[in-house]
Amino acid sequence: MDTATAELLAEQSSGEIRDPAQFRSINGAHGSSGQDDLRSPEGISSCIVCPAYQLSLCGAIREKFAQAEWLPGTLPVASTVHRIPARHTIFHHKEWSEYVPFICSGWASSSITLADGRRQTLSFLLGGDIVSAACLLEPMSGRTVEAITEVEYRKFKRSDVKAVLFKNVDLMEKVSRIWGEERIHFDQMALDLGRRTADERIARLIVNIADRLARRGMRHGNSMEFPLRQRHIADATGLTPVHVSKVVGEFQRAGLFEIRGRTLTIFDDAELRRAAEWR
Amino acid sequence: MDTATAELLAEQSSGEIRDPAQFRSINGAHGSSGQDDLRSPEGISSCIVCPAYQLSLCGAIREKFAQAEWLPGTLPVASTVHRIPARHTIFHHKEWSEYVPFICSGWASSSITLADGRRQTLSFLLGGDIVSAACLLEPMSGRTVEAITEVEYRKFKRSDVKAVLFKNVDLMEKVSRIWGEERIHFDQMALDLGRRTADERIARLIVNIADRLARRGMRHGNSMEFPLRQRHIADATGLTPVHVSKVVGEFQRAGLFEIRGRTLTIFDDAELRRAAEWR
DNA sequence: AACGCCAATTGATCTAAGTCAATGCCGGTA
DNA sequence: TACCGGCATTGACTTAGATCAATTGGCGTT
Repeated sequence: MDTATAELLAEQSSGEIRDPAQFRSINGAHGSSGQDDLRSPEGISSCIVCPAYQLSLCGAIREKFAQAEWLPGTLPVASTVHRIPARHTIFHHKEWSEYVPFICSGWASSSITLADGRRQTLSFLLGGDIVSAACLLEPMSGRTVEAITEVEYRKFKRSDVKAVLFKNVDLMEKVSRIWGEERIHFDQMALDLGRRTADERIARLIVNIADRLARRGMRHGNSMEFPLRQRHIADATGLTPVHVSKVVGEFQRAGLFEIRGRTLTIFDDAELRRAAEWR
Repeated sequence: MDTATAELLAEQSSGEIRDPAQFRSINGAHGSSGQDDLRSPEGISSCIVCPAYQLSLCGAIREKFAQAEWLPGTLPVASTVHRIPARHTIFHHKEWSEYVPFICSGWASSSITLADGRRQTLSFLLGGDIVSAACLLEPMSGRTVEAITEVEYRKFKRSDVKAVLFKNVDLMEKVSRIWGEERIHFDQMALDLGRRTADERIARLIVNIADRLARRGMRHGNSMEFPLRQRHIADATGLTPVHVSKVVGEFQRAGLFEIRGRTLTIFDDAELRRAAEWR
């Protein structure tokens, strides 16, 4: 075990969560080489696993980086996969102003928090996701991105991303599509938080996640990975953990699904979707 | 009075609100003329009044339309100012897929509604506003834009807007800035709806609107136009009108502000902002 | 195996906001 | 001037969800 990992584990088991200045890279910045490493074993390793490589911008942008004669340094930075342990914060404030993270694998959450601790989670991020289409072009502050499980991510320099997007209309089209979906998602979230009952919100959260996992081929029959603790659900739905517990308990007793350990199994998909739409 | 107006008024007084297929144009589609009418009296008339002409995209895009050799018809469409009476819906579903509205003057709201009538207002639109930066590039459905007061707006063909934006990086930069602000606004809204008390939400709504009006020079000392009925506030804050009434009443009795008719007067700005931040 | 630490569960209250209903108010119309 | 229809106000009561607190359960550590 290398020292950096040891430190992280020590930090983790101490129970205190803070921004780790250290993160460990899978294939560290290997400098120079004008060659893209898309085809090198390390470079592609996690992309093979990345269930969203096709839908994601990540690959497309990296290909453009590779094709064009580009600023030195751009490619190595984009090629490096960073790894951050569960429960740690991804990205410092300073990095946010210059870099954009792309999630490669794992589960993360993006939230904002009030001084008194009230917190609202805005979205859960899975492999292939970006925090927001907006932050590709504009630095976003005041947002916290936390790793729920161990997370792999790349970071791209925003100025380079912008240059690529402005030069490639097709990519920009893709971004606007993502942007539109994001907007729809947010409209729905406002409706959820403002007007839907606790039962609806929770059912909808589960359905949404199940669908996203399905789209990525990460759903195996009725079962799927589900590392969210009840406080994650509470933060996303604007409820308290104890109320989440009560509602989830009822759903489970009604035979809609079961959360056991870190896996979710859906038994009655139709009824769950009905609960998600109404009452 | 022309027949279209008569019809609209009849509809209005009937109390029933539906999409009026008719809208009356200030300077109807005057066809042909390859000349921009930016400087013609009708064309500019409402822009002189438009308090957000500088900040808005509307003028910038119309200038580009005027400069470039463009699709015939683009300019006249963009030059026409449509007028819609209070309480009517702006835009039909079909139009949404092809056109984008730019608000010139008046107050409008953008909302989504559930089949059972639960409704969430996503934003209030003032002169110079667009419904969402996203809908410049992607058609947005499921959204309702309603005129609260009489509203003047232009409509631009989305395909033309996209072409202009993709050709002019500076405009695209402007769009991304608007987009970033929109994102911040939405994050805050989620936090409001998910985690803030009724008092906070209402105080914040008032502060936000006061600030937006101030930025447009539409605030006269402590007083400003405020055409929102309590159900507008309720729909935006996720509350019921009666609870809005109670909270607003308390705020008024506490001497923070007063809503009388269609004007809002702020007496204790500092205290109001304190209420907006906390409790 | 025993311990300790969280996270989840459950039940007993509490409270912010919703619902219902009666009344008052104001602006538009006859 | 009187009437009318929304809208706002106010009070009585209900309820969804929060808060508090005690208990249980799981899991990693010693």
